[in-house]
Amino acid sequence: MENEADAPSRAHYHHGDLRRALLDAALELVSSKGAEGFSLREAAREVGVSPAAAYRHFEDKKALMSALAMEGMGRLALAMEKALESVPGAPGSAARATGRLMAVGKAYVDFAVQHASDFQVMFGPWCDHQEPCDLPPEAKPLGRDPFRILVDTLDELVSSGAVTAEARQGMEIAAWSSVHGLASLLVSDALPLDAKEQRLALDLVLRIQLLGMGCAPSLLGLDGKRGKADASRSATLLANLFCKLNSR
Amino acid sequence: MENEADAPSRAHYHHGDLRRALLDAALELVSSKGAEGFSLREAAREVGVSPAAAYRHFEDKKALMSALAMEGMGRLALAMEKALESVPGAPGSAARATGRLMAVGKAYVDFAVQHASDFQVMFGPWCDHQEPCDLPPEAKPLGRDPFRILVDTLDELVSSGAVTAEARQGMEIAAWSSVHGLASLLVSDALPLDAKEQRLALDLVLRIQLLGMGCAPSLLGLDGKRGKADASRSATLLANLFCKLNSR
DNA sequence: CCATCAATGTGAACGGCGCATACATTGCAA
DNA sequence: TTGCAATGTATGCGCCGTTCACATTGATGG
Repeated sequence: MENEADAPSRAHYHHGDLRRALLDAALELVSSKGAEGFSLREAAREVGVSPAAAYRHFEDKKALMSALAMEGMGRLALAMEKALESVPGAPGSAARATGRLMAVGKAYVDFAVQHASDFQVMFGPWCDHQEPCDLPPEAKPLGRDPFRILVDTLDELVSSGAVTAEARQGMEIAAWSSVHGLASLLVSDALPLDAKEQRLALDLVLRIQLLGMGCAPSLLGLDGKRGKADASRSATLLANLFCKLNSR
Repeated sequence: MENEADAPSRAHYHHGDLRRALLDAALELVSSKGAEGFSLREAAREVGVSPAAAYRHFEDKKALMSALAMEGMGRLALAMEKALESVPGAPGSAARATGRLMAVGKAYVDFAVQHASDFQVMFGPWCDHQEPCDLPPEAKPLGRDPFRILVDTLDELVSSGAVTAEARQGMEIAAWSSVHGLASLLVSDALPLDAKEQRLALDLVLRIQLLGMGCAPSLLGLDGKRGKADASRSATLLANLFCKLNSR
């Protein structure tokens, strides 16, 4: 169904790259039917191979899920790198550095929401976070995993002068927690926000983070009229939340 | 194995409260073997009843998990209420209000770490977060779910004067995200911290949060010598993290 | 050029699972 | 007492993960 002439073998036995095909099928199945409902047999069926064949390439189901999770981490890293690239501003400027932190945060949350099942696999009881993640080819040359990207982006805040080196200490944990928490709550539907509300919530979370790091409010557009506008948008967000909370 | 004389029936048929017994067995099994490995049949076996009997009390496995999740939410609410009670300070004072926010945050993270599997069930693909949660008897009179407790605790910050009403807007989302994010990362072992590091990380996250809300640094013990001590502790935390990051 | 062999896929089987259906037992209420 | 709704049992279906013996293949070396 995939390769008929280019693979070394032409018909049945000796699939070109069964491992890859299984991972692709698994990705699609997990995306469409959720992580819980995924079955190794169904992935094998999809690829057109017997269930036992999968065991020539993965020790067990958990190993397949783990490989899937590592590739997910790689795709997340790529999404973050791409988001970083497209941030405007003078290199080395404080405005650009804060913009880049906002961008990686947005990329993280967007990835979680758009690939919710992948995200659950990546942070579920499968993935072993001690192993290196599996970067896609486009992200290979840079060789940064998501956490490394966050660390580097925080360092830029210091070198650009947006925050002091002292205030930066430990911020990988605080920033990661905030953004990961928002992403998790959205994915688990504990915080049922629509796309617009998600954007506002992320803005809020990241601004709190930067303010807490001692970043100048003027860098975040929080003085004058912009500040007032933000406050009223937050109020709208809150009103919606309370409505949902009380209606249950 | 549980009731032999006090239940209305004495021997086999008509278990006293099978629903309760199944939920208790499920809680224990999920705690000991993880949420993924849990099976309805095993819970029935544990209680000493046929597998099909469970379907007289739960529509399907998902319904049982959902009930378990709701009870977990109730236990979390109780833990937060208890943590709130034991915070000292003059009622209405800003110091007490900030202490109470720190306390609920600590209770949240501690619950997640100590009942990791429950926590996964509560925020996994089971629990329907639109339904009211199932409070244990001790928490019934107050009738507050975890989110409500957070909202009320944030309101205390305003009424005590620790933060302005304007700065408070939307903070339920930001505060919940931070704390939930830290809890999730710890539970999924993406952030492998020991107990002491967890405490420091939580302090950091909550302080950032309060600072971002415009809370006076003096309220958080961040001026003078205390500030320096915190900075050096954070540095230790960071050094450990980088060690772990680089060793892989 | 062909024998050999490691790699890779197949088929059948095992026990466990979620769930449905038909049936048995019980307590209660008319 | 009798009938009935509630509650538990027995059995069976199809799917699952996993294993093991066996089949097929492409590459290697005599």
